[in-house]
Amino acid sequence: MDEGLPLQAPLEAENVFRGLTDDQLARAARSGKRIRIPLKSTLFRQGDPARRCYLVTRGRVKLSKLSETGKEAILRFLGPGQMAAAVAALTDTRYPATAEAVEPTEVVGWDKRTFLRLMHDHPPIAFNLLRVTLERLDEIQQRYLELSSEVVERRIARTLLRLMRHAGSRTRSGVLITIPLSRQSIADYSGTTLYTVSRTLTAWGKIGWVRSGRERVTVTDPHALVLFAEQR
Amino acid sequence: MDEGLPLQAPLEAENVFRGLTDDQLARAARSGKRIRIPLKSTLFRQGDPARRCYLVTRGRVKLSKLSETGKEAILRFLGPGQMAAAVAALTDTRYPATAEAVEPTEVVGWDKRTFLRLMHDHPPIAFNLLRVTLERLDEIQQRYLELSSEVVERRIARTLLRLMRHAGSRTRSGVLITIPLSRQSIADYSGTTLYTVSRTLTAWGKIGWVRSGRERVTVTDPHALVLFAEQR
DNA sequence: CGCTCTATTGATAAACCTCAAATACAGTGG
DNA sequence: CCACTGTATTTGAGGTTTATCAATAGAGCG
Repeated sequence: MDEGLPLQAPLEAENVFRGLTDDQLARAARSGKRIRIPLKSTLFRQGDPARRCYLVTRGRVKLSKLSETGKEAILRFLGPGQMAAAVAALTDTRYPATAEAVEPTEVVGWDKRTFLRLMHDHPPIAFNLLRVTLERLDEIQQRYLELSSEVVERRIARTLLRLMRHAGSRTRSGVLITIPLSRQSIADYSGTTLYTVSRTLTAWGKIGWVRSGRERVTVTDPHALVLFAEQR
Repeated sequence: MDEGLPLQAPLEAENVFRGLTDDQLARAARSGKRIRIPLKSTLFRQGDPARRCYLVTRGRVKLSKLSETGKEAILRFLGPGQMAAAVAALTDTRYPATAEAVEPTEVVGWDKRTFLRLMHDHPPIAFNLLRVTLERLDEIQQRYLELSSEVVERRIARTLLRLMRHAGSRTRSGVLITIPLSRQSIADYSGTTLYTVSRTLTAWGKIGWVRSGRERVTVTDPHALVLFAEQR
């Protein structure tokens, strides 16, 4: 199967360790604990005491929040270079979300004390982390606005475009989203149901905007999808 | 009219300058520019180049995001001690939201260079700001989940409870929300329409949960509202 | 080849928005 | 003090969107 070429730089923008020398970086990495997360198991669970924060080094995790009624909202997917649960280092709290591996994943985990020392010794880390957090804050605020103001098909379009930019891979037939992505996942990301997603993807398949299969979506006409998502 | 006693501590938790001596704090304040914002005018507008970040010192501003179709989503209200547009100090960007005074307001504004120096000279500022940003991130993520999973009346209940905690004042008859709050504002905060808010408040008025008038809401039975908001 | 998980599709219903019109309220100036 | 004006609010009727439920089909795996 043609997996194509990665579309985006390896998430440089979210690199919290930018500004450190290779030596400092290596030492920082050694100060944490290397952990392997098998497919579909959780790195941490919403509500558990937050003891560690993590940096994803390989693979990909799904960060999501669950309601008491069992509904799931996907906040984002995190790939290599991205941090999770930074809040664990700053406050004495519980994990506000759940992180589950959607690919075989490797992370480095630091306990509160260690990561605080790291930030203390290397001020760029704190600044980078602040910048990344502000970016994520704005992104979810934007999605919050969309959820309250856009109709469902538009939200699905924006979801596919986001995932495409985040984890897209150019192939012969379009841009493949390289995350195992069920209709349910797309629904949890877009704030709708799997039925609506299914109907929508079927319709878009017919007009050639996407090709979709079991847990796979390829955006075959990104331009059309952008126009549809942005139209007033 | 009985304005009652403020319900919450003056937003200590969000104080970005915690950990500085009075002297350091006074100097930090002097390094910024004191600005007066009249009622209903904007501190900054979504899309404008982000040159300054601000600390609210008096009054209250509404932070909101606008869609191209004219819909408004209220992100939060900011009172004394709370920062706005910190992103201006960290990245070269445009304001991601609009801040409008809902009371006569005073702020201190710092340009990028000055605030960066401030953070550099006083590491606690960066840490506090990071903590505050992470808290806000989780709050909006929680609201994002609610918007995608809760029915509208429950969201309205949660909105009133949030505003009550944030800007509530205990009075003879209940907890008055001390922000001028139209049905439209409540709708923009809850992700619904003013009509639905109006009907809901009328119903809750009849069963004694709230008392509402022109741009005023008093929660007369907080306990009932909590039960309603949290029930499974 | 059967089992399990995922996806499709149709029918139905519920939730909520939209529009229109009437009413209440607060402030202003005579 | 009162009429006037501009908002804010209420309320009803009707329609749209989207969720829900049920049943079937398809894909991948051992």
